[in-house]
Amino acid sequence: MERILAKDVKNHVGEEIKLQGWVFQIRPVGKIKFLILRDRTGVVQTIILNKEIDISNVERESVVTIYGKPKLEKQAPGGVEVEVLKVELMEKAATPLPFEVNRASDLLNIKIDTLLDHRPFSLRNPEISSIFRVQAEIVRAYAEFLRNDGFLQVHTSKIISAGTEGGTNLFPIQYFEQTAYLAQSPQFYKQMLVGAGYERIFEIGFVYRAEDHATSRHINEYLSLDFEMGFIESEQDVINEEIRLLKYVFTCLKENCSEELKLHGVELQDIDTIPQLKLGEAIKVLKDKYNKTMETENDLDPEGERLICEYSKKEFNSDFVYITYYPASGRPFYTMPDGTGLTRGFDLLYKGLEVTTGSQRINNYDMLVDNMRKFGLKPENFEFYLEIFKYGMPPHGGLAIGTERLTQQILSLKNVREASLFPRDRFRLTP
RNA sequence: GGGCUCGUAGUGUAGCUUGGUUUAACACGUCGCCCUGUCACGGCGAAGAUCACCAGUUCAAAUCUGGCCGAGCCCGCCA
Repeated sequence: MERILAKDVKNHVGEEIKLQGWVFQIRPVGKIKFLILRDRTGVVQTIILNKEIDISNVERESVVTIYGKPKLEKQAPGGVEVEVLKVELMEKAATPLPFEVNRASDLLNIKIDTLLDHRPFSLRNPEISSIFRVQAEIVRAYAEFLRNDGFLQVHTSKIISAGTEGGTNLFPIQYFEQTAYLAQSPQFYKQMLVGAGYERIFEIGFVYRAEDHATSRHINEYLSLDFEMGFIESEQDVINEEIRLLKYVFTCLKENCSEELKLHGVELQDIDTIPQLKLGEAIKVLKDKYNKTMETENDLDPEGERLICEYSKKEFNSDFVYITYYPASGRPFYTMPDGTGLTRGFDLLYKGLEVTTGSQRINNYDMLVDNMRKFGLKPENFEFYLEIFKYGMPPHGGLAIGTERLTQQILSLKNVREASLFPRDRFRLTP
């Protein structure tokens, strides 16, 4: 007998069907019992009227097969329920459960650490599992948009000989007789592949940051959405590409994840255009409007980012805001200078958090080598990267989006680790 | 690397300031009984905690002190 999924039960009213899944909830009411069954498509209410049917050995979260007849019933959630004919216990769940996984999150009331300690179990909670359905859709839409726009998807090595931004923040690994490092970014490879002639490439891959911090917005391994494009006029081409990309991602989310967004109480704002502020302007806004003085002219601090987003929301009705024209001293060596000490680098802030960094890159070999030296790097260590620049590198630029951060901000999650299936943070290596 | 905070039944919290009527309380969950329309079901009852760990102060420590382990958040830095 073919298995019917929870979401399809309504199409089988009057038939005898087989359901399989986990017992989400059992509610005995006198002589009858309601058993809520969950499978990958959602939950369905079943009702046990026949008192011959014994489910006393069935625990919540046990795996069961239920034979029954769907019927229309206006008192049932969704207007349909399944009258149970037979229950087969396939695998019994131990008791007590680690926590009450069937609650809505405001009632679940659980610390992030407990949730992560029992990660596969916690994912049985519909609200928690929906985070990763949303994330999957973000990544899918990202790839689809770029593919349709002439970008080639590539996969580059995460084992590298040297960092893109100097030696700090890298995890060393033993690679036979050499020391290698986990890649903190696919930056060099992206650029090399633009120069290789693909012109437009994107990559979806984990990157690694050995940063010794413990905050709600940092993890040490995150999924980076990178793209790089050749033959641009300026960083504005990269920004425009991202705006169109984000519009597409949001459209897809609304179309394909409406249930998931509703579960999180999220109403996605339509993206029209995204305002831009030069870093200098942003710092001035902080001073004039919020009486906040930045200690450095290089970047905004987290409070500054939150305030600028507040400002952007008030002034431009946008959850997003680009910060542009960062000083060269605060950006990586490959960032294109604008000739006045500033660069063609930018960040994208979303609801108070940095989710993207990008720039136009330096495409002239001599300029790049020169800049490398200025940053205290030895060009001879980067021959593998620099070679293609000798043989004709077009003007190009690109960016990287932090997938977990974007997911976190879209769903207004408190901690970025909620948006990672198996997060690696300062202390956590398991599960 | 710097700073702040927290470890109490399976889960989430109260109690700690001012040590002693606390037999460590409450909610959810678990177990038992009752209930034919629940949907955070309801009612009655029960079990479940060497108060993270180690040492000290004291007649007496969940409570005070020191150490140790673990965790959360903020800053620097970053997506």
